[in-house]
Amino acid sequence: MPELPEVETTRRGIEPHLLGRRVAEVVVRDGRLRWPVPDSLALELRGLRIDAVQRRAKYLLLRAGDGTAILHLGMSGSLRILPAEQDPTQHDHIDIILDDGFCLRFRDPRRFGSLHWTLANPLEHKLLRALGPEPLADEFCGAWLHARSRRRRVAIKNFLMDSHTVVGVGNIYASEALCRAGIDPRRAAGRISARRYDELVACVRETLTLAIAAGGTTLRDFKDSEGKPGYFGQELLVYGREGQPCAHCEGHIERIVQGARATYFCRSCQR
DNA sequence: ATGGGCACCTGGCTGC
DNA sequence: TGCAGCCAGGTGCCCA
Repeated sequence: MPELPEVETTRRGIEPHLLGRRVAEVVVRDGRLRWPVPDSLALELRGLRIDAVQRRAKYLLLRAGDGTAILHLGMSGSLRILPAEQDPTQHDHIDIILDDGFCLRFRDPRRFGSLHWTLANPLEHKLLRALGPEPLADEFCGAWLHARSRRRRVAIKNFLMDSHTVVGVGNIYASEALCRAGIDPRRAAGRISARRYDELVACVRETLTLAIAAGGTTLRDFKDSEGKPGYFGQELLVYGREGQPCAHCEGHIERIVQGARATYFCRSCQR
């Protein structure tokens, strides 16, 4: 479910409910996530005031006391703000109960998500320290992509989804950004010009910015923190549109597989 | 270092 | 209606 726009939509949704609140209790019903949730997390978090709700890549960072909870939604995770007494449903694995009677409820059917606690700088955490630039930050630019891609034979779509290259560009938005940029997703990253990388950066930013403004993409079951769907799905140019006519030319959209993931593109206008 | 493939897990949809 | 098979938005890790 969540790519960067969905995670940012979630962050913006939960932030006003969490800032300044104290954690009354943490209930871990099922800590078997991608990595086991440590028993100590509930004890560490209890009583602390939440001072910031930040995002780095697709990780959400809840700053509390001297530490930080590092949360990832995986493929199917979601967060909602609910009255603490509301009965949990299947896959509602963790509640962070606040001092105002509400709770932050983490649901994740596939359990690919994760929750860590650290007292150190979270940006130096093993999971975060090697990540590339944020796609909406200035460090992410054509020159960066061009320099990093020299001699690389990997397909541009896989290069773009590599978190060392840039974070937050997942399977949907990689296809979308390459379509907007008119670049064939199979093209070797090392054989794309600096000028085309400038265009690609603009298209990545445009795609993500529009998706965030629309509240993310709902394909199957994405819901924001209030339980509402995102509306970017209606604006997807190629993703999930196999066989449909291309919006830019007379061609039609194809589905191929790259690195075991579906890629959608138009052969005639992406070169 | 690079690139490719797999695993983790559950649910929804399709087609027989 | 039942069920097998396929697919899914992430990403760390293992292997050649």
